Amino acid sequence: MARERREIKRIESAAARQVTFSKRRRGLFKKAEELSVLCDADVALIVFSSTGKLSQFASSSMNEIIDKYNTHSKNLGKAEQPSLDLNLEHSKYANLNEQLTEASLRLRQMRGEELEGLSVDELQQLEKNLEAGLHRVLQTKDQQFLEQISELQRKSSQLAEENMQLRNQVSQIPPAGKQAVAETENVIAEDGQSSESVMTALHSGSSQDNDDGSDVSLKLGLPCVAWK
Amino acid sequence: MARERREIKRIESAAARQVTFSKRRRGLFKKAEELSVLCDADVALIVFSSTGKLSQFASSSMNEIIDKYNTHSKNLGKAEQPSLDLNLEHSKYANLNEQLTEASLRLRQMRGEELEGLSVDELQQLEKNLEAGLHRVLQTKDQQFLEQISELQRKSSQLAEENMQLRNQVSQIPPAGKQAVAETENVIAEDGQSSESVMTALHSGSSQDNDDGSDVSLKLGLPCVAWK
DNA sequence: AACTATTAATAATC
DNA sequence: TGATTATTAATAGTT
Repeated sequence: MARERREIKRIESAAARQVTFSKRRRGLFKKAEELSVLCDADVALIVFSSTGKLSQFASSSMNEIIDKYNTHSKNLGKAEQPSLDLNLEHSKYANLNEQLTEASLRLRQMRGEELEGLSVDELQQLEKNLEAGLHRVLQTKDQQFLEQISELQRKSSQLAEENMQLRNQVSQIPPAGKQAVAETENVIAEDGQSSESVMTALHSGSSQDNDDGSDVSLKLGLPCVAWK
Repeated sequence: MARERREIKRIESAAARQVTFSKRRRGLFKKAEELSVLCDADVALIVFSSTGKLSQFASSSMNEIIDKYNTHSKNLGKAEQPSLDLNLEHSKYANLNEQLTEASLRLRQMRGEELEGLSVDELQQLEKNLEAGLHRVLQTKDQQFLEQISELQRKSSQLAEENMQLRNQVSQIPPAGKQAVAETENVIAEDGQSSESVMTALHSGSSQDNDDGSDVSLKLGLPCVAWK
């Protein structure tokens, strides 16, 4: 319908494309309207130019036709985009909302809030997550605790051994007179001092531990909240 | 374009109308496709015949184009419900997405991941949150540790006391063989090296520090830094 | 549907 | 863009 036949493929020249677009768009809309009038058809035509500009024609109401189209598509089991899209969007939205609510709750729980409704398993999981996040701090801290305990155990063993030794010595003492017994009682009365000596004994092995160990014990002391 | 020009008005004859509809519809769809191809336009064409039969063409996806149309319509301030709703849904959706992304990132960071981009302040805040969130867990754990330590201390004190008692008994033993004396002196010598501070600290902590406890965990954590 | 005389659309050009 | 025009494409009426 023109000086030359034009191959139906994208027009590379933006200017030529724009010109052709204007002409053909007008013709298309005219044909659309004619069809709707001549044949009593309901026609909707939506055109977006390559620049994004919208042109539209609807023999009745665009929304009405689109609704009708959606209904038709649904009934035919076709992939009706509007309704399907809306459904998808909705489910996505709902899903996102769920995820966000969940994430927010988890964050609050990681901050120690809203732990009431959690099951034991959930609490364990939460603890696990928190522990993973604070892993390095906990490792260091636990290490200190364990070292402290280990040292105390070592000293205890040492004392127990010494004690055993002394006990053997005592058992070898020839039956003593009353004086001896009295002295023994005195010793008991002086318990306060004896405990200090024990302390000293405990320390003997930890002269080096003082640098880091002393702090540890101090720190250890603080948690005593539970002791109440 | 024909033997005669046809006036553009509804064709009364159903048969003639149907024939014209078929011919013109084909032409219209062809033109629509040509426009979309030649001019890189997005075209959607929906036609309902007078008998209610649906024909459609969409250069891309019908739903996509309709969504686009709705969005456009909204932007123009038209009172189209679909597009307005869609836009609102979209912004809500985008907003939700942002929030979820944010929450997810925070959760990952609380698990110790993706900490690279955080500023010092942010890291400190994160640490603070983690510590607060793990407070109860730490308290419980610390409590157990302290109970172990306390028990060990108790036993140590008991052993030390017993030790002192035995030592006193030994000291009252009439001069025995060299072996016995030597062993005793050895024990004493070790005691001298032990430091009192550890024991004292442990002891004071068990009696006075009970009330605090909360700060303990923090203090304990600090020494870790120095170790590295 | 196919044919074809006509009209309508439009590509190239201004 | 709009107008012009040479051509092609669409299609009304007919078969």
